[in-house]
Amino acid sequence: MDQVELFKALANKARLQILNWLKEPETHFPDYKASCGDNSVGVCVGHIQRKSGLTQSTVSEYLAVLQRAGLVNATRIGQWTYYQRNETAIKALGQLIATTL
Amino acid sequence: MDQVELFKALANKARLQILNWLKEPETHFPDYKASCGDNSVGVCVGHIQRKSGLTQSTVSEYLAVLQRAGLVNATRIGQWTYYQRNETAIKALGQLIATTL
DNA sequence: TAGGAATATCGGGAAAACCCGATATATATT
DNA sequence: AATATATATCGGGTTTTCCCGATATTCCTA
Repeated sequence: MDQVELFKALANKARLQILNWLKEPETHFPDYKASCGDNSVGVCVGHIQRKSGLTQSTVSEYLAVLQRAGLVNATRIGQWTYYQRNETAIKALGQLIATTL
Repeated sequence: MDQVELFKALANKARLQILNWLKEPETHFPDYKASCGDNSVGVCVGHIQRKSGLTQSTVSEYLAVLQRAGLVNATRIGQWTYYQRNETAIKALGQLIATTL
């Protein structure tokens, strides 16, 4: 993964916010299981969008940015796309910075 | 320190390069002690500028960006400004990412 | 104190990011 | 097949970043 792209993805308030929300979905998205049958696959775009206050297109794009950077994983189920944090990648990034940077 | 500003500072190829060079000055700047009497204060702007191939103004600005983000420390001695990595801040950032992000 | 050398700041054109509304695509329902 | 819903993509105005040349500032030396 390109380091510059990784840092660019993180260099945005809204995207950092989203990443933080996804740490504890049940806390930040009280009804996130409701419309989405399965749990453990993450949070769907609509929930993130409504909480963020940004438009649907913007949130969709931002999630794509985070995914391209490897910071989140996407799972499409039916008409929903669920996003969850890629904890492995995030921890690896912490290591990378503390060592390689 | 603002996280967004921190990541913005890192979201640039040249600045990442400079940070990397400053990890081992004696390796990347063979003659970095020559024109600068004291060692251990870092590398002066001119050396970084010549190695980077960017203009003087650009490198000066980039170093200021890194400094504002807390990633490097600057020391002015005579007509030279020496820059060195802030290892403490960088390690702290690694921790921050692995935990808080 | 005049001139030179190192660095910082200023002004700006070009490129990228931001974030939107409109539209397209994919899936589910009837 | 037609409609509705969730998400993705497109086009674009606005802001920010990139990186430059020109100029200003700081410090040293003759």
